[in-house]
Amino acid sequence: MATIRDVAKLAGVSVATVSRVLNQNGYVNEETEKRVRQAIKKLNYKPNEVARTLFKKTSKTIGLIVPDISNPFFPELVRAVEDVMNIYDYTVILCNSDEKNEKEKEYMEVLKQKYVDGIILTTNQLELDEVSEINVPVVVLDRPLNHSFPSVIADNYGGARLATRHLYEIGCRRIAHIQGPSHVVNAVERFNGYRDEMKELGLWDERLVILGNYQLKQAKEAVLQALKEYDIDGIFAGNDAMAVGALKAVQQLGLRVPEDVAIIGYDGIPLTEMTTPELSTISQPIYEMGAIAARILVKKIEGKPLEQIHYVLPVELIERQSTRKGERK
Amino acid sequence: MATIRDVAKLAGVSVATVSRVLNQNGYVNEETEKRVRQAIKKLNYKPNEVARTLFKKTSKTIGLIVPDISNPFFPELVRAVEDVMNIYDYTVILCNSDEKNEKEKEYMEVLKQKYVDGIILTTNQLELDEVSEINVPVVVLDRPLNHSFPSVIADNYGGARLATRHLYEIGCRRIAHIQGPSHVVNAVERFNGYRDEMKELGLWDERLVILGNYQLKQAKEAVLQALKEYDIDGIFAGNDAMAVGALKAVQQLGLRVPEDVAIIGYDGIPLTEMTTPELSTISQPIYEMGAIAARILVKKIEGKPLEQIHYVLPVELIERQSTRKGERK
DNA sequence: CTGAAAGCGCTAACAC
DNA sequence: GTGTTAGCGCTTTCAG
Repeated sequence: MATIRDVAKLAGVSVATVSRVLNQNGYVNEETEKRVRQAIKKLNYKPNEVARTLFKKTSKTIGLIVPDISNPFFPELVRAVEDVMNIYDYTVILCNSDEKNEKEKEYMEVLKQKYVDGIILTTNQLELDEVSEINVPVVVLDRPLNHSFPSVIADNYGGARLATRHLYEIGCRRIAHIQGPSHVVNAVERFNGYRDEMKELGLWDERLVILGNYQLKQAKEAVLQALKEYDIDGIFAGNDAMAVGALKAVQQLGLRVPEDVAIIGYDGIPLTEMTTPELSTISQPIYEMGAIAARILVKKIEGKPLEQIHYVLPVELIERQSTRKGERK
Repeated sequence: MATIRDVAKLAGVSVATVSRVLNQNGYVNEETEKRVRQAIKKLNYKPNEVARTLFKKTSKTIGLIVPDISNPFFPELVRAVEDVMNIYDYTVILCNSDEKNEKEKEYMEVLKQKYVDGIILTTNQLELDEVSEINVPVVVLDRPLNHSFPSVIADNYGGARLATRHLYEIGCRRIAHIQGPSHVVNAVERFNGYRDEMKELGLWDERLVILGNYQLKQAKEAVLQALKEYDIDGIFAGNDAMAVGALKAVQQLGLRVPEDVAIIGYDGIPLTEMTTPELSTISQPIYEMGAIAARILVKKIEGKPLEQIHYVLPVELIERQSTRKGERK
């Protein structure tokens, strides 16, 4: 690998001059510049980013901490972040935290030691004492975190009300909710939306709340159980995987979807189009969330002002067969 | 952020000594060491990885280039790589190439400039002239590439024969194949396996080959078309997404799976358990592939010898409802 | 056992 | 316009 000194030598100039043409800063004679460029080309010289980083304290790299990339909600989010960062010549270090505060902390530390320019974080908690130590731009993604950090989330509460209301409107009255893990903030917000809507509709009954832990299998088992114990004609699942679990449970008991039990999921991942019947869902603008978070981070890194700190993106009801009105009795 | 000089000053020793205790290299007085450790703790000193990298030319970072993380085959692979690299204290830069040679090249360049210690690559082609320029350990993953690089792939050819034979054994005789993109090596290998098996069974008919481009929707349309034109009683899809497409097409035409048409996919992604009926598939050991690739890379980085250069992992037939023998007429 | 000094490859004053 | 120099924070000879 050629260094800047090699280039300087070949071009017969000082390294400073080479640096100047490289960074287009300062004046340099046209002729000289030409010679330098030739030397660069001839040696196929590429500046050493590490040396540059050491000096400038900026690495053109960001950290992206997600709970688990193999959870089907995250790949699209990650892809969006990578796409946008790539435009701005940033590279993305991917970290899986498994929702564990400890792993998050460790990664944050490692990322800081690598001089990352910023971090995009999908987390539920961030202990306050740590926060103060963070001197790297941070953007919080997907999870509402009441901090001063910029954040990009979708309207979980509103989406949940929308889903619940939709089931009501197609005629459901005994509407169950499969709730995600209570330590995940947006699972709680979705529950809150469901509860408030149900109360407003005068349908609230806490026995209709089922725990599914965001997992297909757990949701399936829980729904199997619940269907035997209670009369249920609609299910709002806290995420799409659990909606599939519900679908399987309902079908296993020989009931029809949506005729006997209507089902709606949450997230809008591609999976919902692959089931039979296809699942209605509350679709989050996943790609957009990631893209906006990335753009905000770039602005923060570049020290530009943000027009907005907290983004709450709207969600959208996607009606598919699992809640098709005409198909209900 | 404290530097090593701060620590040295506080402990009343030279930076060399601090470096020695940090890297446990060279001898240092027990007392002195204690003082140094105290100073480190007091200042909460963490060595600057960038400076270290500049000197040692090793960054404890690797690059992972995949076609597209939002393709459901890759998240698990990526997760496996990250998990293993994390054990060895490496960090992973994720790159999406969209199967484009140009993007791959660019990323390789950027990664090298960042002094990554190695690269894991999922690609079909690698032009020879580039290869020679690469002076970073590389491991090729998921795609057979006839190069000297170590590689980890699954037995695509064998898996395809297995799938085809399975359909035959449950009674199918007009077995169609939905083929993936012809520029993706393992799609071609799967086709080859299908063709050879069909020929051996004396069932080969090139009109039974359908193009699906690895996409659900394209596969669905193509199957819809094919089912109208030809007599087909079994479908072997080149990946799971296309199997779902086939399933949808068959169901849309009012045919039953597996009674009228049996379907088997390829890959074994979680999705296959979510459809109704659940899809049979050839399951690849995805996580293991990623994990092995990562371990190999670490060995190469550490300069240790590899017991094996080219890994071809076995695949497994997963029989589910979509090819359930008892359910066929 | 420990310190001084050089240098990884680059950039940014500061002179000329 | 261009070169000289110091230094980013660390590690490693080389002396002592």
